[in-house]
Amino acid sequence: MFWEDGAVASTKRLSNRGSGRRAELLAIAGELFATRGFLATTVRDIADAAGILSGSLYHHFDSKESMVDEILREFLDAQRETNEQVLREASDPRAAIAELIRRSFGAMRRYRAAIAIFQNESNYLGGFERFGYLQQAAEDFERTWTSLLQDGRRAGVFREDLDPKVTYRFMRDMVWTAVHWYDPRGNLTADAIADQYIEILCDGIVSRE
Amino acid sequence: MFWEDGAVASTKRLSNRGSGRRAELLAIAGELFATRGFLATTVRDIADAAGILSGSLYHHFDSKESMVDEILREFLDAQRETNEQVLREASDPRAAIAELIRRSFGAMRRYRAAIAIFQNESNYLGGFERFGYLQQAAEDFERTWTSLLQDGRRAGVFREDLDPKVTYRFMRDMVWTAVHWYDPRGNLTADAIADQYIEILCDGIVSRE
DNA sequence: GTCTATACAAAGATAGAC
DNA sequence: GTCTATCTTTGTATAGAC
Repeated sequence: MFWEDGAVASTKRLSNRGSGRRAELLAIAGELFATRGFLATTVRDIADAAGILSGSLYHHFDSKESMVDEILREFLDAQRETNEQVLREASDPRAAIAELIRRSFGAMRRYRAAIAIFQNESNYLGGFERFGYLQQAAEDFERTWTSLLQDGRRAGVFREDLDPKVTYRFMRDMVWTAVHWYDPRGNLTADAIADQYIEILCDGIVSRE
Repeated sequence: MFWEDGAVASTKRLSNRGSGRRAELLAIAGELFATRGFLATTVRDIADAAGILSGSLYHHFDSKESMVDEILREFLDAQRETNEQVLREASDPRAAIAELIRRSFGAMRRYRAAIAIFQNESNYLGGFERFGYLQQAAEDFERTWTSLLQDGRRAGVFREDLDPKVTYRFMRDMVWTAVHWYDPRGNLTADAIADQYIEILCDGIVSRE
C-alpha cells in the first residue's frame, strides 16, 4: 500500500512511548483518517491495513472514537506547549508571528495526519461532548494569534487599517490548509514554504519597485 | 431547526428553475451536507428536515449521490462561466486577481453550501468515477489563477522572488476557506472581506511608514 | 408526491477460543 | 495479541398502496 512506508516510519519515531503495537496501530489509523476521512474509514479498513481482523482492534482500543481521540490529544498537547514557548521567547510581534508560522509548518513532519484530522473532522467530532476540547483548542489558538496581532498593531509594526479578526482568520487558514497539499518528501521543505508564506503575509505579492 | 430560515429563503430564490419541490429539497440537502458533512448526513436527516419520509426522497432523486452531484454541477458551471468572463474582461493581472477574489466571495451568497461541499467533500467524492469532474474543475481553476500570476510577474506587477505555484495555493486556500466562517448575515459584507483580503495579499500586513 | 413496509448491505462492537 | 463467529444498529434503497 502506498502509505505503508510513511506509517511504518512514523511508527518507529513514536515507538518510545506506550506499547509499540498501540502506537503502530494509531499511526495506521491516523493515516487513513487523514486521507480518507474519519467517517469514510471503517474499523475493517484499519484492521486490513494493519494486517489483522477488525475484532482484534478492540483489544487495544474501546472504539474508533477512542483512536481519533488519542491522536488528536497528543497533537494538541504538543501544539499548546509550542505556542506557549513561542510567546515566552519571542522578542517582538513580527518575529513571533513568523516563528509561529515556521513551527506550524514544522509540526507537519510529525503531526501531519493529526493536523489534517483536526482540520477536516473538528466540525463533525466537535458535535460530541467527548470532543469539546477541540473547540477549546481552537479558542486557545485564536487568543495566541490575535494577541500578537494586536500587540504588533499597537507597536506600529502592523497596519492599522486591517481588522485583526479578519487578519487572524486569514493567517490561520493560510497555515493550516497547507496540510492538504504539503508533501514532506517533495522538493519544497517546510521551512521554504513557511518563509514564502511569511513573505507574502508581511509584504504582499505586489512588486515594490 | 436553526438553518430552516436560510434553506427556505434560498429555495425561494432558486424556485424559478426546474420543479419547485426538487430545488427545495436540494437546498435542504445542500445545507445539511455543508454543515454536517456528506457522510454524516443520512437520507433520513434530509427527509426529516423536509418534513417527509426517507422513501419519498427517491421519487425525486436516484440516490444521495445524485443530490450532491446536482448541487456541485450547478455551482461549478456557474463558476467556470465567471472565471472565463473575468479573464475576458480584465484590463490587467492585478485587477483580474482582485476581481476573481471579489467574485469568489460574492458567490458565497448564492452558492455557500455548494462551496463548502466542494471544499470538504472533494477528497472523498473525487474517489468515484462519477465525480471525476471535481478534479477537472480544480485544474481549470488552477490554470486560470496561475496564468494570471505569471502574466503579472512578467509584466513586473508581482514580485519575482515568489514561487507562482506556492502563491497560487496560498490564494486559493485563502479565498475558499473563508466559507467556513463567513456569515452572510453578519456585520462584514462579502465585499468588505474581499477588499481586506486583496489588501493583505497585495501589500501584506506590515506597516509602510 | 407521499406513505407503509421492508429488503439488503455495511458498520461498530462483543464473547470466548486459541 | 489475534482469530472465529456473531449480534445489533444504522443506513441506503425498493415496491406498491394511497
